Amino acid sequence: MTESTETSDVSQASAQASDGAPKVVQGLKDMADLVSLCKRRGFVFPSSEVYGGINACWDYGPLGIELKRNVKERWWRAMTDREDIEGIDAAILMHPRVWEASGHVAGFVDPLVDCKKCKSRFRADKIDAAALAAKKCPSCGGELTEPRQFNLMFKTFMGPVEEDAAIIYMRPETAQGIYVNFLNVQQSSRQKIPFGIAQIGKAFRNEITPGNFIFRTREFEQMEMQYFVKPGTDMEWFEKWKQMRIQWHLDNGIRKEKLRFHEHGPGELAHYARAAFDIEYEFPFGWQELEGIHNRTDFDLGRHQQYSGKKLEYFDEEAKERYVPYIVETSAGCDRTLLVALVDAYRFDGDRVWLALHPALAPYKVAVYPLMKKPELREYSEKVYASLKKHFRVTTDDAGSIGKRYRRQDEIGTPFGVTIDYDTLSNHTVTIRHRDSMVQERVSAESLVRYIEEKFESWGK
RNA sequence: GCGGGAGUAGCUCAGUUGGCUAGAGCAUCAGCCUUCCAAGCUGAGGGUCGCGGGUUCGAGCCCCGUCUCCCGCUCCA
Repeated sequence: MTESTETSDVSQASAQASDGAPKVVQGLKDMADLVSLCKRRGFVFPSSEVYGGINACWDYGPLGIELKRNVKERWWRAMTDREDIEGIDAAILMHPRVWEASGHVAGFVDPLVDCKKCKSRFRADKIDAAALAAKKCPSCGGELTEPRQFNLMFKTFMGPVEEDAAIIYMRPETAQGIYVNFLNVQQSSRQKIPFGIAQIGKAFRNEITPGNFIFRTREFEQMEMQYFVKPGTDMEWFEKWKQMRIQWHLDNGIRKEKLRFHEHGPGELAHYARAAFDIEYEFPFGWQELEGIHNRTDFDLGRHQQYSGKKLEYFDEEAKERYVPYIVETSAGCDRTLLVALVDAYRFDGDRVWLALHPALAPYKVAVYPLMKKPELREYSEKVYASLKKHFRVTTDDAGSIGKRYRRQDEIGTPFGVTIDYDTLSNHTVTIRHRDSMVQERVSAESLVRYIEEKFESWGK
């Protein structure tokens, strides 16, 4: 795999702007640029667009779903390739009592009042009763609206009859499906504590303010792993999972300086948590939560014991003791992880737009092109395409100039381009072009698979 | 939900005091050219001007309603 003089000259020339000045590579500044790219290239479309769209609902297109599957696959393997973690896929619809036990029925329904004058909004149960009765705004004295119920859970009906008794909820988090299956999984898989249960699935929340593209939507997908531990070892596991989870995001190729931990202070801690850290990413719209790592103690299993009347204890054979395990939760947003991958990968040098996606996440790993639309080049290109396809997700394109085809693949994050030219026909070598550097190398066609695999293995190192 | 802004081709937009068959660039497709980094040539497809109603001889433009999006609040297990 020698680098030819001709091609390296070309790549160096194109690394400079037309005035000869070196190009400055910028990241994503405005989300609108990413939204536009996603729609144009088929990552994400507005839901029901022919009807004018529906607020904060999005559909994944041909490339988006590949990216999403790659995110999920990577997460799933990181979790379930371990001996101590099992997977499940619980139903979205659960027994209504689950949400009473979890606290969502009480905590997710907030009576809210608005001030008609200063537009402030208050929780009716958090302001002074006399002020509420007099409908006086606590901040400006203006008139308050009637209290309105904001239920953050989606309701629907179980069975054909729409009556109150048939109301059930779409799950607002996937975690409860794991908790109520704790003993089923533990007994059927013969796991011993400590062990975890992993799940990827949809959850639904009637957010008052969704937005920022796919960052906050009412229907979203979570990737959650609940790790069951012996009380007293919980903080130790909490620290371990904190580190493992941030490392996972780094391994996705996310820039280190864009990730940080945010610790929940005493006032921020949810009712169930003893300790909580968020992994945050610096989006163009600020630092925002990407994943939560929580020490949920025995709150959840304790509550399900209480509400169901069933023991949810674990018997430790060695210590001959019985206890309700503590839970260390890692709860990542799948759509958010995908969004971070796109945001973090976005590059613009004043001329060229490309997604510097990690190869494991890129929808296509390689694109194969005949240099021109000549039958003999096409024929060879199809052979290379077919051989690479056995190993990678690969695409091909013969429309337009070669430069234009490189740009198309740059914009969807394809790490490598392989070009078949006339030299290929005589000496069976091809050029392989690197997405991020635009550097080209000449390699033998038969060594391509090995070459690409080696590059992927050493990616980012 | 409140305040502000905006909806014309896939994208970015133009469209005069209401007046010819609603345009441009980019993108897409077909063909040509081209042996390695977009923006070359020829041609094509693509719009009920967000939707509904009204005024008018005539509405992309004026009026009313409605929907959606963006920004800022409120909220966020």
